[in-house]
Amino acid sequence: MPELPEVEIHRRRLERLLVGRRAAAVEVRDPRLAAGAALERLQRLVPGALFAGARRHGKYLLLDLEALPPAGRWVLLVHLRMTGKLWVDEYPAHEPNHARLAMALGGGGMVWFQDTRRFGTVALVRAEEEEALPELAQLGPDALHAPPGPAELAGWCAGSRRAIKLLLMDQRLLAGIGNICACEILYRAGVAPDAPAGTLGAPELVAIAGAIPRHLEWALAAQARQRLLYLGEPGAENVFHVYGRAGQPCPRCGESIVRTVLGGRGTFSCPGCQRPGRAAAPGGCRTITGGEGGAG
DNA sequence: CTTATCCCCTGCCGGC
DNA sequence: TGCCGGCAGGGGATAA
Repeated sequence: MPELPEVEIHRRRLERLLVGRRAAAVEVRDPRLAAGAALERLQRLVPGALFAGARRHGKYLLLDLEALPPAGRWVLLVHLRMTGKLWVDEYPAHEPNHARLAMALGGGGMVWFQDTRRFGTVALVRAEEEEALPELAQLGPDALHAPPGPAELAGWCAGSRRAIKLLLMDQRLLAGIGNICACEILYRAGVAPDAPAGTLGAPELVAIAGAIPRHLEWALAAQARQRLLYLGEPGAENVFHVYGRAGQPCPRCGESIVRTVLGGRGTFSCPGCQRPGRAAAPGGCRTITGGEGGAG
């Protein structure tokens, strides 16, 4: 799935290719995506509507839509879940596999919502109602725009026996961190993913707070460089430090990376340098620099 | 409050 | 070559 970096790459691309253009028609190909009233609303409001903005909060994409008068301002709320992708292509577009929704643009372009596993969601909601939507209202601050400092992190961790990795992935606290990001952030910070949050000391919290923006910026740069919608998509080279590298030597200390399971999700970490007392100080010798990560 | 488990889907990969 | 289990970046429901 796309996590925050993948969704942000989508947002930037949509801002560049879609904002300012008008939709001409919409076709929903997967009845599970929209049916009944939701389908009728899409078909009634999308044709003629202007794409006025592309925003993101956590893993949600919010496409501002100005429908033809008197319909007013709407928001196309998209969650890509595991395999969703939004493509903006010029006509005649090559239709991607598993196209679940197609929008024709006024200038002759096409927007495709592609989603192999069909977990993704699309909803058209009134702009005025956006802040009242439970799925958005329950989200914590965006991990890229409002990364937590050590003090805020400490507040979340205080008294908690939850594994720090599960806490970082809790969208109600911090929006945007998924399984890969959580593994990579904790690797950068030198903190074990199963460490109970409440047991972490100041050095660990400082290291995690620093690793969050560093990882996100690194992932965004790596994606832009490779022109990928998904970092680490099937067939692409694995550019991560620990994710998907069980059995391989840790790039920092050489110990073998292990795969464990936390909250039902595959979790990758280095037992050598992710343990108490090993928190990586920002700028210190154990800090991962931005750079390559094995990208081709 | 927390955790684990299953579910929603489809495709891919490794083992036999 | 084919079959089969396990796994995959999302979250929600449900059961302890």
